[in-house]
Amino acid sequence: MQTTNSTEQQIIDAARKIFMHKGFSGARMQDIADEAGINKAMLHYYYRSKDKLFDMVFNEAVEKLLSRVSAVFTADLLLEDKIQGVIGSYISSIAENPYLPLFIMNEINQDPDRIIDRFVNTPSFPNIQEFMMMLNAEMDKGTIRRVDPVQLMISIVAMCVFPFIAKPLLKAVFKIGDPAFAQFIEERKAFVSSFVLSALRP
Amino acid sequence: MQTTNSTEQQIIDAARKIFMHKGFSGARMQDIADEAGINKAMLHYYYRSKDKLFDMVFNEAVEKLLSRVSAVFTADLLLEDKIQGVIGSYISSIAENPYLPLFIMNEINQDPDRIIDRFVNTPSFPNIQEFMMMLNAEMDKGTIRRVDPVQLMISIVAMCVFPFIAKPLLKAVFKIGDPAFAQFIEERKAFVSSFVLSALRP
DNA sequence: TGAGGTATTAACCAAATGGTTAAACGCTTC
DNA sequence: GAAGCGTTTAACCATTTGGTTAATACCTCA
Repeated sequence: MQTTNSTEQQIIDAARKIFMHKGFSGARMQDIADEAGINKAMLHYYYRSKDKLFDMVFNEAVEKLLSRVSAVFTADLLLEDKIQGVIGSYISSIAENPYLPLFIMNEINQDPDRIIDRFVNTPSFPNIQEFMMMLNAEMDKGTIRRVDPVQLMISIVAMCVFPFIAKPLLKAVFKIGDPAFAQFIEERKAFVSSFVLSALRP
Repeated sequence: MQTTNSTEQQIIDAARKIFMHKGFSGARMQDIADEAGINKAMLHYYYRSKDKLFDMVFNEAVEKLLSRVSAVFTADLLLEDKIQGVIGSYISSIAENPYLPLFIMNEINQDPDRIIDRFVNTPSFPNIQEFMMMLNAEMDKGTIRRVDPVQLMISIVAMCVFPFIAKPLLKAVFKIGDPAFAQFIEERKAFVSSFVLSALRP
């Protein structure tokens, strides 16, 4: 059924946009209806409540974010190439959904317990073990400096994600506009890769 | 007047707590009144509206955050000692106000324009120039590797701040509790310092 | 064509929420 | 002790907001 799918999809798209920008409590059902160009009652016709609609958007977002974090941690090539490639594609993929990280962080903080169940069952849960074992192997071989793998992983994600979370702040502090920021992000791929690899030199 | 000051202060403290945890739209005036242990009408007696009360809390928070970011960027010692000392104290000071960064990021994203005016007039606006010149001087001397100073600064802040923004996520992903997280933060001071300095080796 | 189901809407409702008001309380001062 | 003042409260108000309902438009299929 075309019409049904279309309307359902329009609602999800609108809900994603509004929830991402305003958060759960800041989002109004009327805003979502307007954004989707439909009547407010339709939201309740397809998705029973604001909570249900939010869950739909939120789960999708978590899934997306986790699969991206997974990509960073999953490694089966040479460390150097892997880090380089993975950081680049990670930054690129967030650039396509710049509001995703802040949205997730924020909503998780609102209600930390809600997320935990979700995580255990998520298929794309990051494979941390594999990446840590790879790091340990390289450290044993002496090809990279010995560091705490967890601290390292979090640092990599931090350097990739933070610019998007802090975008308006950074634009103000460094007095740059949107084009310059986009260029900054593009350059950041190479910077983070080389920064991390430099830090790992024995 | 003791009572006045006390009540006023109670309100501010309560408002800070509620706004920080729930954000502007998620916070209820009744919540703040309850937290302060007073009648809701008192909030309007001392501060005219929710917006006014929020501004009070928000400005204070911005001031606090900026002065801390400033501390990172202000440098007048040897680079190595400076970086080490500053990262440590920066992480410590955020640890005392772990909700501050996410709160600021989030509210700025809600209404980016509001912050810009605020920034220009803030006395504790970070002295970026000084730090950048210092970095450039060291690069010219060849004591550190040549990197983009802006990318570097943002990376340092990212590594310090991100763990607090992502705390519930990290706790879930790495399956750690509050004590382990506190230890992680404590260890992070040394890690980030040594990571940055290692990355800057020529 | 029209019966039957689905999609859509306008109007409505109850609860929550920011904000107001008028009365009461308590303290100081004469 | 009561006049005068700032403080505090309970009750109230108007608007917003999530959610419902009953009627209507639309679409398919016999």
